[in-house]
Amino acid sequence: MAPTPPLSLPVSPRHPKETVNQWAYRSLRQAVMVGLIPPGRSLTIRDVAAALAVSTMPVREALRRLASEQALEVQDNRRIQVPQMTVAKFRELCELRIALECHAAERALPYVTPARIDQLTQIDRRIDEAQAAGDREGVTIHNQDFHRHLYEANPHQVIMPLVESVWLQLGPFTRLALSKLNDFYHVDRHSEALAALKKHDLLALRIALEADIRDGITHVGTAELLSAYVENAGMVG
Amino acid sequence: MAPTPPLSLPVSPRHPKETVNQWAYRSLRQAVMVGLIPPGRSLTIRDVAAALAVSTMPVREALRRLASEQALEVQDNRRIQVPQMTVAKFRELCELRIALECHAAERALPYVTPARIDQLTQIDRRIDEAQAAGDREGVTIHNQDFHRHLYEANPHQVIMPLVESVWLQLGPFTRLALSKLNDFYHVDRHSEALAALKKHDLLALRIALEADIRDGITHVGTAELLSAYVENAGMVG
DNA sequence: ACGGGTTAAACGTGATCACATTTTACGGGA
DNA sequence: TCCCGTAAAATGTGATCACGTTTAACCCGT
Repeated sequence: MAPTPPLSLPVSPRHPKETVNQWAYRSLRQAVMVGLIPPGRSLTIRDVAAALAVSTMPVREALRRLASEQALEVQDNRRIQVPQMTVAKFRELCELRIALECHAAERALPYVTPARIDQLTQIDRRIDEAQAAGDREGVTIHNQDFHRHLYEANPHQVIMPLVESVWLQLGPFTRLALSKLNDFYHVDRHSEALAALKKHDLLALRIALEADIRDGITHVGTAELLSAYVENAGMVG
Repeated sequence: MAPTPPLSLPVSPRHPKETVNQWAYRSLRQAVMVGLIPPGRSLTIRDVAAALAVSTMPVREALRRLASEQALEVQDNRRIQVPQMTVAKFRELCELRIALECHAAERALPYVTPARIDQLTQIDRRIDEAQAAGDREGVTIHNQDFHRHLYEANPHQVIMPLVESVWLQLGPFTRLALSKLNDFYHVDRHSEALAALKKHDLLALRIALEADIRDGITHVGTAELLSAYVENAGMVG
């Protein structure tokens, strides 16, 4: 077996006023979210620090934070890796996402203003543009923006951090769903959600959201695709 | 106004094989959970490190982790404190807890065995004993054990970390609910839940759980108690 | 050629130090 | 007496180092 490659991370430019810690966290998070780090690949603090050209300290804090958000997994208190995915776990995460986000939408609905609906419509347009351009990462980002912007209509925000954690756990594997999704015609669930928002129709909103999430995700669980990827990833470590 | 007291933390004994980091995290978490650190009280890394008689490094990692779990709040990138509670936020957390835990129970139900029901019954007995002994902290701990042990029947666990985060955010304020609760006769929702488990009756389980959570929590939200505490705590900082 | 034991490299952890930024305290001017 | 500006103390951040443990490599014996 070939020795593990030296771990190259895409270094996004560091924002001004951003601490090294935040930058390392952001970089690693992004890498995990888009599936750049294969599950089972063991990360060492020193390696990541070298890849980012910083000292070990900010890196280990970033790694630990991601671990506490379930994005990474500390194996036996030694190795750190992206958790392995199983079909059952994937299903659990999918159902959790639906329950959590439907609840978030319900709690946000009373605070949704016409102005926010306009903003959501704009974001939805950006999703379509990215989809048309074949920009999968853009689709993911804008799709998350759409959901986030809906739930954050609620000014007493407590749910989003949990939602983000679930997104992070599903992240490495949703990229697959999107690639599959492009092949099919796919009804625009966001339009349905927007219509429900305009009518303040909670039930219709829940239905649209659940369908949207299932569209983006469940195909993977039912298809042989995930299994293949899971097994493949399992061999990488 | 009196100068802020020098922050004394109850130092639980350090487990063998436990890193300083883990110990600091556990100590701080416990302190937050039982409401020992008043909301608004600003914590400094050096102070906590001094109180625990360790260096600053493990402490800042513990603090950051608690912040990422929403147990603490980094104010303007300088001050760290237990977040202030508002009535609206409290309600959001309560509703979130219900939604999350009912979902967790639903996903766990198919895996609940008679053996586990027995264990749950034993834990429930311990709750009653603590209640009879007036041991509020014991009640809290065993109550959490009960819920955790139910949800963890599901072997593909992804929900508990989120539940723990919500518990942690409610923790500093539930102690009030319990003190109030002792004054009233209070139907044993856990018995109802156990009965529902034995019948594999999902709906009854959800109803019992929701009632249990509301019993333990919502009284605070409706009573003037929380408001009083919130305002009081707001003046502490 | 294969396996086990020894040794060296690698790693996580935690302490200490230096530096930049922020907060606090003090004192002078209106 | 009340601001406000300046200086000193305090704080977070990040780098470096030392130590104990774990992992990996290597060599010798069979």
